[in-house]
Amino acid sequence: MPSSAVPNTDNGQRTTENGHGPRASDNGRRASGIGYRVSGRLIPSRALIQVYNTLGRSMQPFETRDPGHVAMYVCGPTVQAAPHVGHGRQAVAFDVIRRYLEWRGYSVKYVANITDIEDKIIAAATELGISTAEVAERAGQQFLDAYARLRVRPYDVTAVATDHIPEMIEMIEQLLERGHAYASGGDVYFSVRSLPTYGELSGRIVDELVPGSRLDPGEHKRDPLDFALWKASKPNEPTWDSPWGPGRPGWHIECSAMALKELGIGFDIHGGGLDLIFPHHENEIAQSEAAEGGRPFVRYWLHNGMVRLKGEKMAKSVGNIVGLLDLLDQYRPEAVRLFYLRAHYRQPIDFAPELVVDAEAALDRLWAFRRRGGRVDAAADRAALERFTAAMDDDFNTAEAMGVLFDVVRDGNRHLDSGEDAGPYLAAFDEIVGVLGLGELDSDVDDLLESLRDVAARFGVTGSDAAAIVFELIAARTAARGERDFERADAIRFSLAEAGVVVEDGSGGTSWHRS
RNA sequence: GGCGGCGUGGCCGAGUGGCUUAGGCAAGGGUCUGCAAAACCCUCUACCCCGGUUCAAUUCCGGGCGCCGCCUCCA
Repeated sequence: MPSSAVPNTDNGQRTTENGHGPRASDNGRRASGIGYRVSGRLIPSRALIQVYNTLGRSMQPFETRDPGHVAMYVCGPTVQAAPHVGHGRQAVAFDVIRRYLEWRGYSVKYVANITDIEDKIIAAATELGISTAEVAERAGQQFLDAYARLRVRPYDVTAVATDHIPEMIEMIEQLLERGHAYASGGDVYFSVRSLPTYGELSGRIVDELVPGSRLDPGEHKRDPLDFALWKASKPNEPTWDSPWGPGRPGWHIECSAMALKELGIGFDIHGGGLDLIFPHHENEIAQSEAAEGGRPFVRYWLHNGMVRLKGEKMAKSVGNIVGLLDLLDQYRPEAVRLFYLRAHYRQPIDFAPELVVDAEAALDRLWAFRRRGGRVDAAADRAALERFTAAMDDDFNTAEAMGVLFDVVRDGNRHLDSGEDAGPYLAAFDEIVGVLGLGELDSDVDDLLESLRDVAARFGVTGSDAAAIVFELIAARTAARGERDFERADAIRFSLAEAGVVVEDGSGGTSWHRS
């Protein structure tokens, strides 16, 4: 079987040792672009990645706050219902960006949130007659399962909103102190007009915002443009104590509080869907910069395009949702992933089942080539990697990168047909496919489900299938390592080993394979 | 109304002032094969409309038409 021949291409390799990596230097000066890889070795490079920054609406050279390190935060879902195809696109888009940055030699801290308290969740809980925590738990689990199946690597930090109420309260207090917020009738509001720079990200001009459209009955705003930082709780709603009485946080504050806590002011990348630019991200900037005395919140804002259905944005409110888990049941998850990656992340993509069928055929071509190849220890074809790097350096153009990949496949197949050495092409293939997350896995672990369930129970982790459990356990272990709780981290490692799964840490993150 | 984006061959989808074809799927031809399948190779169909700039525009500029997103919750 191909399993032994195909390396686990999700497996990153060490980069920061042997003089390569972030501290690599060129005549004593730092190579600001870090580097690109040839057969696992990092070749220092001065070339900078170019990214499209929504803030400024232009392509800009990517220079990090801390040399060699990327701090990124991506707006995750509000866990009110099961994920749809659009959620998967976002997760995959930023997963590839993260993988590519690591491949280029950066160390990346990737934080994503789960918002588990919000109006819609409360509404869903009321409707279903269960608690908001149960709604969030149920939906959150579905998101994690779907993402795992899409080969989205576990985040370094999964920030849960309700675990950060004190941080949010503290931030609101800061905003009150600085005169950017006011308490009113048990609510606290952010005063939009107190911040002259408001509107910078979305291109809105305060005086041209349609007033009234942001005013709900029962609110106590001084200005319709203001937005809630804290809402007094109504009967039968979950509440937390605060200096302003029992209540719950507004929608935007959790992202600001958690991003600042985990990454600090002025971090590198903030990602999310295009539809979050206004008001969510605009408000995040306002709150954060106002609380931090005007220091810039984020260096680069990256926004992915929407998934559409018959030309119309897929959204719950439109009622044209295709469930992500259903899709993943019907087609190979890697094909869905390929479907996403065929278009540039900022473009809208239309969803249609035929397109996923297409993607499956394309995936077959990739995997068939790799199976022909067998084990390889050649150096990767340099020209192919340079083309790949150029494509990805251009605002993470996965569509073009995919073109390079298929060219590699054709060249490799030609060599295999004629009996020539295809090693360099196979090696390049492995390299590229590792970044895109499209390699054929060398094993599955479904038969280990029983023992994995035991391990999962021991560490308070859940998951619908074996792969999801492994994903969760590794996420839990990564979290434990982050807290320097190595006893727990090692316990997870040993338990997984007993169950038949070997965990390996690399600079590209943690990977695993069967023992 | 304000802000932003898009319009590429049968379908999906990159890209570019002329140089060598993006790429994938589909289709046609071929190789291989006991047959079939699989796999591989080869080939084919472009740049919404109208002006302008230019030796040369799908690519730049202007106008038009069409489509989409945000301005309220939304990945």
